[in-house]
This record gives sequence, structure tokens and C-alpha cells, in this order.
Amino acid sequence: MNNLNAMPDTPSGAENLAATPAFSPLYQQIKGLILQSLQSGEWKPGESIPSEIELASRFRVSQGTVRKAIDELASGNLLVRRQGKGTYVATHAEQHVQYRFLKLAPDTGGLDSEGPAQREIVDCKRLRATADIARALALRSGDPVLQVRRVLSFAGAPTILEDLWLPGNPFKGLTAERLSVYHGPMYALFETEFGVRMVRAEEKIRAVLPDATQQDLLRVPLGTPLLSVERVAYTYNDTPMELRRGLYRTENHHYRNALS
Amino acid sequence: MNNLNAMPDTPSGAENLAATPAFSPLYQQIKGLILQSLQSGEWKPGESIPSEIELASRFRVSQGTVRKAIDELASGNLLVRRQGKGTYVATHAEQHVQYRFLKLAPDTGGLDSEGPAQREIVDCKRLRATADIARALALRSGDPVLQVRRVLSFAGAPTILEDLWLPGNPFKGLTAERLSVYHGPMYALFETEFGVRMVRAEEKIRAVLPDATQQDLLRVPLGTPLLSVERVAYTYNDTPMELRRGLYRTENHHYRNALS
DNA sequence: CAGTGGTCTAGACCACACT
DNA sequence: GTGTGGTCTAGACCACTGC
Repeated sequence: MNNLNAMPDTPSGAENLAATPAFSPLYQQIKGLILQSLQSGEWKPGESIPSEIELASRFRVSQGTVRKAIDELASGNLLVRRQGKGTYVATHAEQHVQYRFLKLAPDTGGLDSEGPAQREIVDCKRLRATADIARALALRSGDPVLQVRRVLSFAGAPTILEDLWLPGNPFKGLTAERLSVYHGPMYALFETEFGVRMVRAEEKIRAVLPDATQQDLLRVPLGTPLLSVERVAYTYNDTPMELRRGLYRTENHHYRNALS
Repeated sequence: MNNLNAMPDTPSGAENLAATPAFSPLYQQIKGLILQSLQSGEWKPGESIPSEIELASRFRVSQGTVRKAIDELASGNLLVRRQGKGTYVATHAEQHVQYRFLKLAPDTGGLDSEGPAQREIVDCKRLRATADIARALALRSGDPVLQVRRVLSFAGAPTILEDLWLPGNPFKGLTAERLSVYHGPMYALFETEFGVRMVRAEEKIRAVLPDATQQDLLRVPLGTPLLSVERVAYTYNDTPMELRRGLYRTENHHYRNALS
């Protein structure tokens, strides 16, 4: 049918070294097309996408092929299937697992035995990217970025101190006020207000000792070891959109991880 | 065809509370049958399982149904598909990612810029399970367990101190000598010598300060914060078969994790 | 070349949610 | 009942591996 695998003219540029087989199955191409519609905002977070049959006829392929494409997107947490209802664009809001990317859990009691976290914005200002911030966000040194510092508390005890950096352009208009007023996951606000959906992230974890300021903000005694969690979060197309450096108290909590 | 969904007589025991719909699709049942063959050792780690067509005729279902069952097992890292060759039972040996469950990576350089880890068995003895060890391994307090302590070094620098506990029965005959001589991942040895394949694991991570002994074994200055990684590893049927408590130095390494 | 997994199709039917 | 995703089948063909 509409196989796009026709080998394009092999460009004779010097960079073209690898003999790429350049075969991709139909369902991968469909996956790409669906992804484009997600990026372009044709279907927004929380909304339903067209039915499989509808997409099949739009793309001129069988329902099974669309199914396989959607299957992969769903297993990557980009889409959510709901039997009998439809397929929906995943969102950080209204997702009963409220903090999907936060892996800190209390040692005892259920996952939300502590109720919702209290948030306090400590600081929020615009500045110019240093070299390491720029590198993480795929910007240039000196580009405008937004820096936010906040403290999360559980059951009244300050537990997480986070610094985060956002590229200035996509987040024009984000203020401390807006962050303070908003109730719900920060990533949900990013979706609704700025059209930025975080899709995946990578974390690097270390054990560190806090400096004086950090120690003070977390109200922790001198020499208390803390978990340092550095996260880079990505939107569609693997564009980095946030750098976050967190310090977690782990006397009564732990970072949980499943291996398989 | 051979749908096993025939509702069995609902047992009228008092425990039978939930009105379980008790419907499971054919491919899930096939998945269960394949799992049984894996557990029973009919197909051993590293070996190939019968072809899809063969399994389809054995189970009297279509190839597509077998495919879906295998797909799920493969995405759970129990099986490995190799196009043109066959489907193989996953193994911790000869798996080019040598340490599949070790998430510690050097800060700079490639993943194996340091070459293989040096292993040193510090201690290995049989003893009786304490209450917490027993709970983690689904044993009773006082049951025999094997305790191993070892140090892993990268590029000559001691980096990981691990204590691990194994249920005494399945690991009868495991000695310090055997562990010292063996080159390769410990889980590979478990497979070949004891028929125990680790399938998945859960980790709880904290920041801690080492005690005097630990500090000494890792040759680390006083007050150095370390990553505490507690792991429970499971075989088929979610039976816990290992409790491991690791201390990681993170001055030049980090625990990496991908979120999605 | 034969055998394996991988893709694609078309059609039938089931389970679930809503109206 | 209608429409959605979910399961199952049967058959054709493609891509990869190794003889």
C-alpha cells in the first residue's frame, strides 16, 4: 500500500557513513504520524484520540497495524487505552498516580498515608544559563532560563528541597505567584498553561552532605546524609525541557525502584 | 477451542470475598503454560524454546496467540527473541549487558570504561535468619540462611560493599571458594549451579553514613555519605530468593534510573 | 535453500462503557 | 443497542540466519 520505504537518493555527503538498512515497518511509520499529531497539539493531554477504525481509514492501513502502533505508544506511557471508551492522551493531571516521576515513598504505611505534599516556593527568578545548565537543556550559555527553588513537606516535615531550571522561552510568563497558587503536580501546570508535556526523564542519584543553606531549608542536623537526585526531563522528540536537582531526606522515606 | 475459562464451582469458603470476574484471555493462559515450562526447567537459561509454530500446535492455538504470549514474556525480560534464529530463555550469563541489575555507572567515560569489576569475597557463612531477614525472604526466623559479604572495586578503587543473604536450602553447597573462583555475574552462577534464575528485583535507596567496619572496608574517610541500596530479588512465581544490602560510593559514580 | 521470527491483512467475535 | 478497545484466527508475504 503506502509503504514509505522507497529508498531515497542516497545523499553523497561525507557524513553518510553507516550503511543504514533504512527499513521501518508500516506500524512504525504510523507511530511516527500519531506522534506528530501529539506534538502539534491536534490531540491534547487528557483528550481522546480518534478510534482505531477511524485512524486505520485515515492512514489507509488495517486496524491491526494501527493497533500495534498504539500499543507501543501506550507502553511508553504516551497514550492510555480504556476498554469500551477509547484511547486517551496521557496526562500528569487526573492521573490517579499523582506524582508519576516522584519515586520517594514513606517507609511505613501506604503510598499516600501522608496525604498530599505541602509545597512552598522559596524562590523563582529569571537568569542566564551557566555552562552546565545550558548543556543539560540543550541551550547556549547565557540563554535566559527560569530558576525555581521549592520545598516539599510531608505530614509537616520538610523532606524535599528542589532547584529546577526551565528554558526561558517556552515558559515565558511563569511566576512564583502562579506556582504557589496552583494545586496539583507541577507537570500538570506545564501541560495546561504552556503546552509542554514531560514524557520521560533520566535521573542520576548520589549520596551527599548538604551545605549550610540546604541544611537550613530542610531543617536537618549537621552532617545528615541526603539523597541527591538530578533529573533531566524530556518532551516529545527527546527535547530536554527541565533540569531538576533534588535533595531528599531519607530517614523515614526511601527511593524505590523496580528492576526487571 | 480449549478455553479454560469454564467457571469452576465457586468455592463457598469464607475467604472467597471478591467477585472475581475470573476471565483471562487465551494468550494469558498460554503465557502461564510457557512459564511453567520455564520454572520446571524444561527449557534452561540460554537455550532456545520451540518455534512459535511448534508451540501453537502443541497448545492447539493459532500462531498469533502464541506470539502475543511470547511478546509479553519477552518484554518482561524472561525470553529473548532473535529474528531468523528463534526465541531463547533469558540468562544473566553471556548477556552483553553483564550486570543487568547493577545501575551504578561511572560519571565520565563509557559504561565499561573501567573494565570488569574486581571481586573480593570478604566473608561467607551459614547462620540462622533474624526476623527481618526471614520476612524479606519469606522464611521463618531461625531458618538456615547463607550470608555473603563482598567488595567490588573499579579500576582498583573499592566502590561497593555488599552483604547478601540467600535461603539455605536452594543454595546448599555454595562456598566462599566457589564464589571466589567464579568469574562472571553472581546471578549467572546461581543459574548454572543452583537452577535459580533471578527474574526481577525491587530496590530501596537511601543516603547513609558508614559505620567503622564499613568505612574501613571501602577505605573511605570518616563522614563520607554513601548510597544504601537494599534489594530483594525474585525468581519465577515471585518467590524472593535473595536479600542484598549494598553500600555504594558515589564520589565518581552515580545510580542511574530512567523514568517513563 | 529451509526455518525462524516479523509484518500486514481481513474478518469474526468478546468484553466493556455509555445511553 | 451502539461504539469502543480486546481477543483470536488463518493466511500471505517479508526479513534475517545459517546450512
